[in-house]
Amino acid sequence: MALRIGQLAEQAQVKVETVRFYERRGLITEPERTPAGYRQFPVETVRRIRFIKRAQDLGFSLSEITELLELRAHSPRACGAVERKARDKIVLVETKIRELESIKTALVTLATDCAKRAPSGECPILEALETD
Amino acid sequence: MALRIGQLAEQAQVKVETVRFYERRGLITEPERTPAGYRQFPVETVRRIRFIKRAQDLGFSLSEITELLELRAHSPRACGAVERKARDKIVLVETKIRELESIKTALVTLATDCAKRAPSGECPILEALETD
DNA sequence: CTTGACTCTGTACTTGGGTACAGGGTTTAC
DNA sequence: GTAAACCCTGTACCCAAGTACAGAGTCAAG
Repeated sequence: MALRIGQLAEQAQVKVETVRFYERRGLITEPERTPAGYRQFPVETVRRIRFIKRAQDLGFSLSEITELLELRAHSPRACGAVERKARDKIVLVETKIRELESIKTALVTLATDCAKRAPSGECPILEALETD
Repeated sequence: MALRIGQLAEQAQVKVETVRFYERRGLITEPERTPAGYRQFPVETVRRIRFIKRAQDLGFSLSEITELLELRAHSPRACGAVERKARDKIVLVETKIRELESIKTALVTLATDCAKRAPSGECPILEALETD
């Protein structure tokens, strides 16, 4: 039933070093050891690492994921707090999207001006970056 | 006419350490020195640092900015190459925006489910993160 | 009984863009 | 003439999320 670190890593789709790193960071609890010192992970750890990876894909940092895991540990009905964290994250994501949209607009303007230039002219991108 | 590092930093709106950092990175050329070893920057350096800062705001990394500056140094008509870099960057920005949009959709779904839950139920966000 | 695959600890390195000292020297204003 | 404010170099540190490596021990197959 118990998994060695290599088996866990394979099943959870991460590297062995990542598992040890997560253990150091406290994201997974310290496992039992064999007499020789080999880690013996319970199978649930696979789910826990998958949880971490999915939360990362949603833009949560490892510190935020630690909080999420603690919420779950302290109460199975911590839903309100979790929802609040999700909504906070939505606001951040929206802000980031807006910033990127305006970056994109600026880049498109510059590239378009550039394409329209007189064949012998100066580069409007470099000029645009140089002036206020 | 020449500026000391503190004056340059003030006019370019960066910190003194940042100027020295840019010099180490080769983003600005090494300035003359006074007999005592103080840097004497030509006034154009203010424009150069502003260029760097604006390009950063547009999402270019310092290595990319180095390339842009080199293009300008090698030819005042490097416009085609610059436009190509800008268009590459647009593609990257668009990809990032799409990724964030799908993250946002996932988060909104989770938070909405959470708000709709039965008062005594489990947290759908945590459940969703735990299952495939 | 040895070879190869696995595991252990501990430490250092990576990338990016700086920031923060420590321990000096210089210049300027009063 | 002295104190504040500036400048110098060199080094180390910060964040995040790992990755890499050295040098050692363990385990299973043939």
